[in-house]
Amino acid sequence: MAGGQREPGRTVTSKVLAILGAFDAAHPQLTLTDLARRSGLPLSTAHRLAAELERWQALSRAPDGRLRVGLRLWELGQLAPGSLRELAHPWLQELFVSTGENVHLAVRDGLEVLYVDKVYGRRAVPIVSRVGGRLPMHPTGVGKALLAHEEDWFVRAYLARELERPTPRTIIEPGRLARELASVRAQGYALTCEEMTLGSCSAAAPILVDGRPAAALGIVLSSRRVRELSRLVEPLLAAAAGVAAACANPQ
Amino acid sequence: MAGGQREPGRTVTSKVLAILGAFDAAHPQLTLTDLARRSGLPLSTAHRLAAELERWQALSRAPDGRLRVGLRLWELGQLAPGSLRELAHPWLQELFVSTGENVHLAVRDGLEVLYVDKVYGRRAVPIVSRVGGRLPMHPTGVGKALLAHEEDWFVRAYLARELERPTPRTIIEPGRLARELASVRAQGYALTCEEMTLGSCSAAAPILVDGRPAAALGIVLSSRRVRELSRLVEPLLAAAAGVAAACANPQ
DNA sequence: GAGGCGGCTTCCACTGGGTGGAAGAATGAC
DNA sequence: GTCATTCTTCCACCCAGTGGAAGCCGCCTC
Repeated sequence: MAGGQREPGRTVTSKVLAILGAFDAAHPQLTLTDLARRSGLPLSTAHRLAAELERWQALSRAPDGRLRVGLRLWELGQLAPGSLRELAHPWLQELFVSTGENVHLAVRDGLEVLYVDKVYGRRAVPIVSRVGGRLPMHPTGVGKALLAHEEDWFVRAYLARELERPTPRTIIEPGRLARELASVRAQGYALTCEEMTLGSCSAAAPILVDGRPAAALGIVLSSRRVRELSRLVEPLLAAAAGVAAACANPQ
Repeated sequence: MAGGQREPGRTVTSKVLAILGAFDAAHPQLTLTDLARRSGLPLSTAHRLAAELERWQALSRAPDGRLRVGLRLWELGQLAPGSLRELAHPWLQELFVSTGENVHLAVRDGLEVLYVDKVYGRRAVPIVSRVGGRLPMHPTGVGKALLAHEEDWFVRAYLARELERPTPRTIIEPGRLARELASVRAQGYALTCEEMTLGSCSAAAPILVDGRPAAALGIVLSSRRVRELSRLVEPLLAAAAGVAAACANPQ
């Protein structure tokens, strides 16, 4: 009656991970049926595994009964390597206080930037990044700051692909982008204007530890205020240097 | 040769979760042997499962080869219900800017407070809380603010247990603690002085949504500066009210 | 209120992924 | 060199996992 039609070669662990992987920024909560479809598991299997995950609070239920990531996983996530974030936070804070603008910290992961911290005030601003979110490198300030200090082979590999173009102002021509990166490296910071989102522009500086780009610090504002960007470069560079120094010294 | 001595009645999922659960604030990185011992699994089983988790980046390796929670789990954790944190963050920010002190946000989970956000500057201060960390309720400002607005049966149950006493100044006598909670409820905020950590004192206000304590906002300073606490109560209450209003309005 | 529909829960006989002791490899301390 | 500790690999047995099917529940439509 049952059990015969199993998919061979698939571990239970991979199914558990498929369930967890079904959640992402665009799908933070799912019905059981969606969860089964997105994870590629039969409904009854998804049901059984999700129930056990829910019992452990790895998953929890939204008020409407849909499943979402549970508090326990959030807690666990806080144990992930975060020393950079902790060291950098006071500097983000200081930069925010002295400029009043949105400030964020990102690292490279694969071919994308991953935002690891963000400081923002009540002055509402269009959201361009989300802590835990990912964006491609070439249209973002932090991405360009990081890419400009990566090794040649990496940059070549990055440029060799077809690049996304989220707005008409995104630079995707390999030659032009390479020249842009050269100037970012020369001047020590990157500027963008509506390359990721229409309506916002940014400045970003890499945090270099032993010559390697460990992270990047970025500041974002409405593109109506582009002219103010240049005024923000100096405090931005100072904060980036502060974080770099904090990283170099163990204490 | 093998396989016969399995422990029956234990699911694979429970073993995967036991591996994840082996990590906590006191043990953020573990050798494989430690991991096996803490999760109660045979070494070879821990090895096999940990390897699969590592492949998915649910776990990663510290430079010294020990295992720790991976970036992917951190990312997942960011998808956990966090609207409260996001709504509240600008207010934490504002409170930090106007006072320059350490500010944090906590919710109740079970019989403990769970710290969900924290804003701090460069002025180094003794760490009393950690985002993702837990502390008992009765010795902390945020804990008392939350407990004071819980229902009677809950408070009675809380007080009925033997209470931890992290410092000699911690209040653990049920009668005295109950009176303390009554006054916290009456005045709308809680104060502590060296009840959790010698050397620090705090003020905290509950964030009441529909009369239920949804979270608490706390501010911590060195106990040499206790006298300044009273000056901070007003901005603290204003920020708490701001968060409460933001929670009440969907937008 | 009958009928249909979509999503959730339970059931159960078959079977291959999980198992863990043991042996072997790698590393480090003395 | 020896000894101790930790990590990795191996493999034959067998039970936890499996998933199709049937049943259930709430909701909408006619």
